[in-house]
Amino acid sequence: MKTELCKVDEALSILVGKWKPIILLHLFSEGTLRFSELKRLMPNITQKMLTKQLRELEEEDIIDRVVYPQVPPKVEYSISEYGKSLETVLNIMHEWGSAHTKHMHEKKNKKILEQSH
Amino acid sequence: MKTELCKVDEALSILVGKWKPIILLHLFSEGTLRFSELKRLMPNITQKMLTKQLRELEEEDIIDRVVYPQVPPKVEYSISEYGKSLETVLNIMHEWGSAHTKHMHEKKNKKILEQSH
DNA sequence: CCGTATCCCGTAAGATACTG
DNA sequence: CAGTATCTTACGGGATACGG
Repeated sequence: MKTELCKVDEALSILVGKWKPIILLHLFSEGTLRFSELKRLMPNITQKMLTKQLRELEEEDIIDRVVYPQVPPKVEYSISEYGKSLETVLNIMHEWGSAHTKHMHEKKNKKILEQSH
Repeated sequence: MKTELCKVDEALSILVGKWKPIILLHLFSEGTLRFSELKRLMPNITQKMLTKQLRELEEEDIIDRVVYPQVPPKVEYSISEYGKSLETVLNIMHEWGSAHTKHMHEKKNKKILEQSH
């Protein structure tokens, strides 16, 4: 990995966005979900944001979007074949994130312990 | 990886910041660098931003900061022992990022080719 | 049901100047 | 040399209302 050609930012740019990791996680675990189902799984997201994040993931070929031409509308989202290559990355990040949470928690406790003397 | 306990965001929060990946990359490849050396390696970063990003990485225990009490001042930065656990994550992200750049590039070419017919 | 269109706000990040 | 301090700008994200 040479500093002149750092592609970490490229991966980051796909993943950043307040709701993207959780959206991907839901799609990885559920397979296929309708817009309304995703919305229900994330009560705090607004329709605008959900639409935006999904469009951006679609733009990067990570997810597939299938529109059923009917009334009322039905739109299904799923991880694309190519998008599945992201699973390893997400897993590694999740594992490191978990370990880091633990690390910082222990550090905090140690500090409190020291102060009690 | 359960959706209720997504820690991907935790890892992301450490890495986001316009200059953090490149700073880490330099420190991983060079070992130890002074503030001014880092600045020289990243001509476009302002002193304020460099300081801020370094402080945030230090706060998360990723890097060590050593101040030599002398005039003129000398401050050295390096990846902490704990911070080395990030290398795997960065490598995976870098590899996926490279592959993704290639993927999107090929997709673009394919599109242009189709339009020429 | 699955979106857009507006308006608004907080914060990341840049420019610039100053200091022990 | 290695930082602060101050001011300004850009943009992600939220609230709300409307539309096919």
